Amino acid sequence: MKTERKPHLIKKLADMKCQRVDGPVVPGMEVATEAEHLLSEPKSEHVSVDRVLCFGKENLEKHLKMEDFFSCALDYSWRINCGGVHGQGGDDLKLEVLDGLLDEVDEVDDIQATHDLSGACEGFQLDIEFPEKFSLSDCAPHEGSNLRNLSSQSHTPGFSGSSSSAGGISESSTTTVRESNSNNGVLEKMVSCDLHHTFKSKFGCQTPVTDTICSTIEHMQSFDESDDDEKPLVSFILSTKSVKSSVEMTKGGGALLRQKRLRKPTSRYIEEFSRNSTTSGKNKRLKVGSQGDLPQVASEPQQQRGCPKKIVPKLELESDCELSASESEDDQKRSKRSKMACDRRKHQRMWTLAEVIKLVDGIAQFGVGKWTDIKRLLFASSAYRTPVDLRDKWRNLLRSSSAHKHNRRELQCETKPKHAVRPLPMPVVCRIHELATIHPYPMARGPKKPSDRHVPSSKQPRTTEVAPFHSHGRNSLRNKHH
DNA sequence: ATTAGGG
DNA sequence: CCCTAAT
Repeated sequence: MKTERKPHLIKKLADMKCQRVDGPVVPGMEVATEAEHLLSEPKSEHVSVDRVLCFGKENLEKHLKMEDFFSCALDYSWRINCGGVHGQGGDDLKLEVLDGLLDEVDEVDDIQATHDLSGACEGFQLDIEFPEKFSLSDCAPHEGSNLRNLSSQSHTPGFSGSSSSAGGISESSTTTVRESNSNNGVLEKMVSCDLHHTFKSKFGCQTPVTDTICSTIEHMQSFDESDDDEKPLVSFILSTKSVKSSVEMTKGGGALLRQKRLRKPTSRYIEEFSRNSTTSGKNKRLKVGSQGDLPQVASEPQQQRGCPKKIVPKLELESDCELSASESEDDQKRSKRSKMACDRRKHQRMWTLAEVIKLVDGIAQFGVGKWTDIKRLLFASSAYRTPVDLRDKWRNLLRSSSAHKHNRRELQCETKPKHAVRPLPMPVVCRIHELATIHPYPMARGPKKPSDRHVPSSKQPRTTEVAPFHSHGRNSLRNKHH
């Protein structure tokens, strides 16, 4: 993997550069000033900024501040794409959240389209000025359910998946970075140029870019697990997205005017969108995949969702998209690419505690087979989470809950240092258990084997609301003999 | 169109 | 999560 990554990057970068060659490269003074400003004053002073800057400093001393700045920006991008350079849970979590948020974009599509990107861009500038207010001013057609559960949903420590996979991912990420580091001579040069140019020509607000991202992430983190409060997040997404779109525009459109660049992206965006929906009208999820286009460079060489690691965030997906985006020159190629790579896999969204609870609630109300109902009533606000997802989640919950019961006292000794795979609060687990016993869930029964010895009376007690009978006799006679 | 089950 | 088979 390592070896593959490097060439990848270089190639991409080279591509980018090529496309950009024709354009005039005018390092404006304003830019320099702003960049300097940013550097000297880590306004958002979030870890991210700090680290990024530090990272750049190490190898860029000999370069101008400008280059520093852009390199940093790139690095930052990488961080986002690669799933975090740092192995700490915090960062991972952050990234996950970011991913999730980006994911959300698809839900906001209409809105965004309606409002036009120009609006979004302005909004994103505003964000910088009033980061604390989310400045929905421009791009928030949503009723203000602003900071609703912000705090009510205590940061869930992360779910079973996140904790265990954190290590793996961070590891690979680190590797990646190190490599890019060694190649800095080349990469940096190109990157600086390209980014520099891109930003320069695209935005009048280069500085804000980084800044925005930082603050955005910051906020995202705060929102973190909030589940149906996607609305407030929208604004950030929009702002971030607008940036991305614009950048991509630069690549593809090339000769577009500066002034209209803010709006033009829309067309391309729409194009992408429509193409997508046409191609995969059936799969709503896919929409996300092709839309999520990050201007940054990615390194992950595709991992396939079947990957053992539980967390296989959209890094890949984004990288794919990015790839296709950079090659936007040949439509053929691109469409093929996007079709091929971008198409499948929906982003992996972490299940929040709230969601789990809701799910359990729903199951309690409607019964175990009624995924669509549950989805409609309890997850209406979340476009992701298809009924199937709900079912899957339930399945997992069952498994984990049974594991809880089983491991409870037995395997405590084997708890490895980072084996905190159990963020599920007791009450929830209990409920799951109840439901599990109440509802006959065929598949879970097999491997679970709690029914072997003593489970005679568990079903009968509360069959009132759970509607134990389904049209499909799947439950009762589930013999798997194809 | 939904659901179950497997990967 | 994604895909396929069965309803």
